[in-house]
Amino acid sequence: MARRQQEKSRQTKEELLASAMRLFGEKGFAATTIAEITKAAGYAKGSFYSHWAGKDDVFLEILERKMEEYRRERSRKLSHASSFEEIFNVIWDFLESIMDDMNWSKVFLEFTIHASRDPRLQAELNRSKYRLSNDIFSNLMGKHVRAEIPPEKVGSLNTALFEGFLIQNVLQTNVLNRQDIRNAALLLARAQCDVSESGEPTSAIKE
Amino acid sequence: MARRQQEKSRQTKEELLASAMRLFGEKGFAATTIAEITKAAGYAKGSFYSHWAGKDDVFLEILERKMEEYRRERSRKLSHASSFEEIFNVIWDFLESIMDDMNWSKVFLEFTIHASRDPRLQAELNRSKYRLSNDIFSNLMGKHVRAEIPPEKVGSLNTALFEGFLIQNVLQTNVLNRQDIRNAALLLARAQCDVSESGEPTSAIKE
DNA sequence: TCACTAATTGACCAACGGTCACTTTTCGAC
DNA sequence: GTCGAAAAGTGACCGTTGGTCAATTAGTGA
Repeated sequence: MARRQQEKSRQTKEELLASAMRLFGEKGFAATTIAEITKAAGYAKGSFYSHWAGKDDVFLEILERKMEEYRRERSRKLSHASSFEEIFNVIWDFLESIMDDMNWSKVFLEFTIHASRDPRLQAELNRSKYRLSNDIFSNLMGKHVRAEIPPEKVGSLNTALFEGFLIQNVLQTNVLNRQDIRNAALLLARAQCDVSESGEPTSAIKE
Repeated sequence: MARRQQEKSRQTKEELLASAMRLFGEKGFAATTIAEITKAAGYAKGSFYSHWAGKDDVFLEILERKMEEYRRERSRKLSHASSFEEIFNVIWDFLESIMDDMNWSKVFLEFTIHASRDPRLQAELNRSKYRLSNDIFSNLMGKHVRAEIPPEKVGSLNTALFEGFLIQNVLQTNVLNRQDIRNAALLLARAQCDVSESGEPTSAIKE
């Protein structure tokens, strides 16, 4: 049975994926051509299409992997957090680690907008795993959220603040810094959660 | 003196601009081709380039006009506002009118991301007029903002929240609604301004 | 009328995403 | 080893894009 053949195919796919990941990060999604991806990996253009239907699909696969990687990292840190403040800080440490990946946060935004004209991509982005902080807020902070507020709203508000800040980063506005945005997020989260301003340990938060 | 000729040229430019504006709104920036723009206006492709250097430039001109139009509308409403709550509400009524222009808020985001790879466009967007709520917050709400906080930060935070919400709108997430985002913005603005929670008339705000 | 200038045209170019008939490599049966 | 089938890999080719530019048309002032 054609074991070696499958293995070779998998290997090729990995090489193309690595090449695509590097180029997307360096030049962005639109500016990276398929011919570049295959050439950099040492293959012909046609090879690409035996693994993916187009640029969109290879990007979705890369996205999946990146998110998986991010999530793993986040879970590791979250295992030691339980109080409102601890959880909040882990989440924002995590969001800041995404910001550190400056090139990629740019590419994520680029693809998000690109996807907005295509229902398939839109659904893929929404369902799939991109919008990370939504679910995490619901799951982990649900117990803290005030009864009359749907927990997913807390997460979405957080995401909005985060992505709005990403846009300003991308445009190099340089008015807000990370602490500003984190303070704002904390303020909003507190307003939506049952946490006394001084009742719980707030030492981890610098204001 | 070649009056009629200049007039004709201006007319052509207007027609192309109108055509471009319509098509950008309908299909987005990337999906609209220059040939389409000129054909819809009844000209040949080459005509386009005697008025603009490329797609980016016609878009910048359209942006300028749209912003001017938005600003005029806003100024009209602002002339009757003075208190913290009134100003805040006028600003967010205005931001919501931008949201209503659903197609265009999509296109604005698209171009913003597109510009992020091009220093010239980036500078144009930042300096020019896109980021409207920044300056308006500084100018109009400056007197309310607490002394230790740079006024432009209040505006930037507002913009971040607004654009983050735009992204969720564009992706049709449907978790947050306008009231949610407005409440959040109000909460943040209050925290950064010298307004007593109940000292000033707050009747205009529904919470 | 006529020379001059400005407005307008569309064939042309390189580069793109995507297709597909073709060649090369791998494989199991003999 | 041999060989035919199947899989992996190739690159010329297609339609379309943004952008160029020599050629054409129309408006102008004397």
